Amino acid sequence: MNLASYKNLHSWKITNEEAKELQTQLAGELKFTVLGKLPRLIAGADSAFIRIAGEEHIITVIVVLSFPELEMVEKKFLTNKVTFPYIPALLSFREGPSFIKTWKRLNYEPEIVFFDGQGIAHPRLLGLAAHLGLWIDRPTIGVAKSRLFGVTEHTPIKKGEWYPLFHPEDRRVIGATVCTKDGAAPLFISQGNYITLEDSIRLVLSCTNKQRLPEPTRLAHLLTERVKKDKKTVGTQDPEE
DNA sequence: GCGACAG
DNA sequence: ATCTTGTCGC
Ligand SMILES: [Mg+2]
Repeated sequence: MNLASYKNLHSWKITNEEAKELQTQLAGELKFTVLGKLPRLIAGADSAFIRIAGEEHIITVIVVLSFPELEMVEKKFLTNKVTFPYIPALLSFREGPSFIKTWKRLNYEPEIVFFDGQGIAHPRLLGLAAHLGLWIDRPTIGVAKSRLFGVTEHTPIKKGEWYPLFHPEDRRVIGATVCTKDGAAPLFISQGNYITLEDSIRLVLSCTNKQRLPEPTRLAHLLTERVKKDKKTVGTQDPEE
């Protein structure tokens, strides 16, 4: 059984201040390279939270889809104890540990991963997708449902339409607001590691059907809710095929 | 000090 | 993110 590879870059057991310093340091390692060739496998990751015997747990799901068919070829989920609270701009320290544990169990090696959160559209340019992109050492894209950081000057209304998201200080482009469904609230897309913003937007739109969320992230989220539901009713059982 | 604030 | 019935639209 082949397992997905990754780099153990640092400990996750650190203080808020250490986490912030680490983000600034790690952001300098990011590479924004043009995608060589189109991927054959794209993964999507998301997490849900649940209380078990009074303790907060995190359920992480990673789905692997074929591209451009977008058919699910693998799904993996794991439940772990929560080790970090939710603090805006420190999300990767809450969801990162569980993602890596789940990633370790993957049989396929997705060439690109979509995350439910920001890429570099972050105060220190290291959102969830950017941070984990360094760990798994491959292209990652931040697919956020709302804004954390950055300013926009327009709101896209028609599917496929998009506008840049600017850094409030230096005005550099750190992402984009992208309309993935007519009339629906736009998504905030930003590059993670080893990818450009343009390629990120192109891929997200290529993975989007009739719903607002692209399939990788949408399916991961749906599975996350199903695993949680089964966990609460059946106890500790896994969802059926 | 005040408001903003991914999931 | 989570809690949580009904309701509107495709
Ligand atoms: Mg999420």
